[in-house]
Amino acid sequence: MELHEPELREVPVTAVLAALADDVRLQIVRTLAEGGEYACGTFEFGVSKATRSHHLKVLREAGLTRTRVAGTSRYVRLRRDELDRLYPGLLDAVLTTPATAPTGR
Amino acid sequence: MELHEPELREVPVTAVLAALADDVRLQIVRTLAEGGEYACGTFEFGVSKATRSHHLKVLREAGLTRTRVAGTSRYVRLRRDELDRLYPGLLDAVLTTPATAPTGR
DNA sequence: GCTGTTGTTCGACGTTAGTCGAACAACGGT
DNA sequence: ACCGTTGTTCGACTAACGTCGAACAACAGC
Repeated sequence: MELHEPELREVPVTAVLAALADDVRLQIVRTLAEGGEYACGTFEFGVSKATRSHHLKVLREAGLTRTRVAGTSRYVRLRRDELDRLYPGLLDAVLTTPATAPTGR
Repeated sequence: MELHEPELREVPVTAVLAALADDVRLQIVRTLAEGGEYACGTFEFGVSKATRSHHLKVLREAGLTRTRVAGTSRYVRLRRDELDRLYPGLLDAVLTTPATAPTGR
């Protein structure tokens, strides 16, 4: 099974931004930003596993994450270094923001 | 006519990112980033004026722009200082990227 | 070989977003 | 007063997105 993981510079900025412009995905990214690898099942943000799988796919195809297959599990990690190199400040800017949307919206 | 211009910190990050995650709006922001004010009509990016008006509204309501009414015209400018203060590196990261999407997509 | 676990894929559904033309509103000139 | 200019608003349409349950695939353990 070929994990489709594009080069970050091949991905349109708008796709990167769109990938980050979702609450569930942002929570995933926040978790990943703590460092290390996480199995997909780790992310329990009140969505079904189908939805979770979908979001992880969006992140992966936007060049934000790297996935390692091991047995029946898949371990995901943030491509932080590449991200910081190509878009310095982007991740930090997004991550240093209140976890929940400021206004309840 | 009340221009609805929210405080930047009242706007969810996801809304800011979503506002930037569109080609037309990104082109507008790129233009605005050159500094100064621009009348709405300045932005000719191959969309109708209805669509242009829509995009400017999205940018304004995401807290990205400030609009000054003068006669029949409206002058738009980037809220760069506030943006840089709340999301340091965000704008730079987004703007220092090739104008057109890397892959033709 | 079953069975359970872990994820992905496949419709399907409702919602939102981008787009347009047409109608409207506000202002400036003459 | 009448135009023309400049923008906004109003449906309407289509495409894309987030969501889910159900079916499927791959592996691990017994």
